[in-house]
Amino acid sequence: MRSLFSFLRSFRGTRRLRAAARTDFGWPRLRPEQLTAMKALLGRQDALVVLPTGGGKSAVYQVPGSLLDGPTIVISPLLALQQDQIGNLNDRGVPRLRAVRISSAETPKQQAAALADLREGRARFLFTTPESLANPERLAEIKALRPALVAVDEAHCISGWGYDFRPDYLDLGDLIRELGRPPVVALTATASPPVRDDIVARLGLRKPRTVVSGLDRANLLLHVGYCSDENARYRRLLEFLREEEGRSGIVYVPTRRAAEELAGRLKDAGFKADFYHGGMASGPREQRHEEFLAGRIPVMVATSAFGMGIDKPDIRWVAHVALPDSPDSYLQEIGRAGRDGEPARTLLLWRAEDEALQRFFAGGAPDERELRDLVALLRAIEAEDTKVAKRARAAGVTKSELRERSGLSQRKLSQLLSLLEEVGAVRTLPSNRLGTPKHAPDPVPAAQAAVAEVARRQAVEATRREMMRGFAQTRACRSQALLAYFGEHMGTACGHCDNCRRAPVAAQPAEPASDATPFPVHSTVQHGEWGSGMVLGYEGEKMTVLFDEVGYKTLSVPVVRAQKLLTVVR
DNA sequence: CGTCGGAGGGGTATCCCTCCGACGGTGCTATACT
Repeated sequence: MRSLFSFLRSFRGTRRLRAAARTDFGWPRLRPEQLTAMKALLGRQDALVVLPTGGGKSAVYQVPGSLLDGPTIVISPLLALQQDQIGNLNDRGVPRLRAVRISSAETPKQQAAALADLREGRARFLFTTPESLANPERLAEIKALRPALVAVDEAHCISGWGYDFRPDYLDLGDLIRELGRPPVVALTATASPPVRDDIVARLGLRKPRTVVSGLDRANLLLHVGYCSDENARYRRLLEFLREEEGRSGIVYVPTRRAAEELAGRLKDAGFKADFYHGGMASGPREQRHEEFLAGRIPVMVATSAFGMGIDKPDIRWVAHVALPDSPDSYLQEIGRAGRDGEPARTLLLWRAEDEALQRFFAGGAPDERELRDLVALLRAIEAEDTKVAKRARAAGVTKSELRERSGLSQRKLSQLLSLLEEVGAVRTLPSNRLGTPKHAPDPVPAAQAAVAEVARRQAVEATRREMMRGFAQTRACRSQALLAYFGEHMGTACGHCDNCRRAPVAAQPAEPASDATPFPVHSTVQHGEWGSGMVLGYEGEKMTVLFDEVGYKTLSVPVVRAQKLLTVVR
């Protein structure tokens, strides 16, 4: 009876979603993975959605958002990206589905008008940034709208940027809770298992409906070339660009200077090339972006700043002239090619030296004394408060008081506090105040634990770099290697990478013999030194395991077998 | 941690080698000043 009831409800949900997609958005059909996530949201369940760029991610929050009783808050990292998304929604011409924005780009007057439009039903989607939401007054205003859904777009930024670059990303979970905790959907184009775990933990998703699809892109031809020096790398790039002349693509470089220099060299060599990086003024930046979209700059030499929000379906190739920091970044970047489904080529030209720069970007250890002093300062202020006036003010200490008395910058302070919160030395109280939890460690052990936590995270980071190099070095199917990293098992060799093309696909066994795979993919195993981990996949005689504490490891199956290195947990 | 460019020493090559320091990605926001 009960299952019949839930079946009927789900059926009705499906019908409503399909009808809204058709009439309001003009989409004749929804893909199964979109529908699965939408149904969860309509039923007030959280969702984690990993769909490739152009896979209809926005629809996942737009359609349920149009049906729910209250506005949808869309948290998105870049103002330029928001602009496009708002434009897409408003161009549909359905007045009650209008989208508005609150950010530093709006005047106070415009912000007030946006709030009024949402309150009075003239708009239904509110775009904002984590930084904006972190402003307590703004949070209160948005809370008063009684939002029905929160969508976190490009959710991989939480783990990519949160820890050292945009710390407000780390507070999103708390901020959403303060909003009254409506259902939350996190959306991204790529996320490996540790990144997914991070998103779920940081946003505080509750039993999210997880949808992952389409990581293997059959129309992408994957090529990798090792280069012994910079000259060799440049020559091979030229060769590739000559073959692709006239078609649009992106050359990813590791630094701003490299972007400018390489673009100059390519121009001199007769290519219609230009550069793009985060150090440019916003005007020329937008202009370059536009010119690339229009096909007037077919060769864009860019840092990782050129990426999110590039809505161009006919990018025919993507080249890398350095190893990216992780397979996550790599897949994201090559994923921008061939979105129209037509064939596209990717080329990774790498040197062993490339890793050094990524190691540098990964940063060093935090200052243990700074951490210790901050904990001590927080305790001291709390003690003063209780002495002076027992119940005179709200519980907890504000960030601005800590900032003034510690002399730390806002970014640094947020970083350290978030770290201390992770190790249980600090707690966020209502209205963004800070306090000391019961049973909190003393300043010295708290600082030590925080330093250890950073070391652990950096160790995992290091294994991601190793996996990136492993991908570059493998002689087996590249798609299998890449997908194994993302925890996706690919039964047969892809047939669209250089290694598959070199060795006839038929010569490789479709499925490794069972004695070559002693532990099932996705099973949990235990290692004497590295603790527990999950088997991600097999590739020839090697297996990849993601350990909880030490990150990704590649092991030799015969050695594992002979020395009994792993035992099955479940 | 590697690359690059400049400085300085060796030793006398229309310059080579070594050492040293600087540099290196991603973007929001608030606020003062034209």
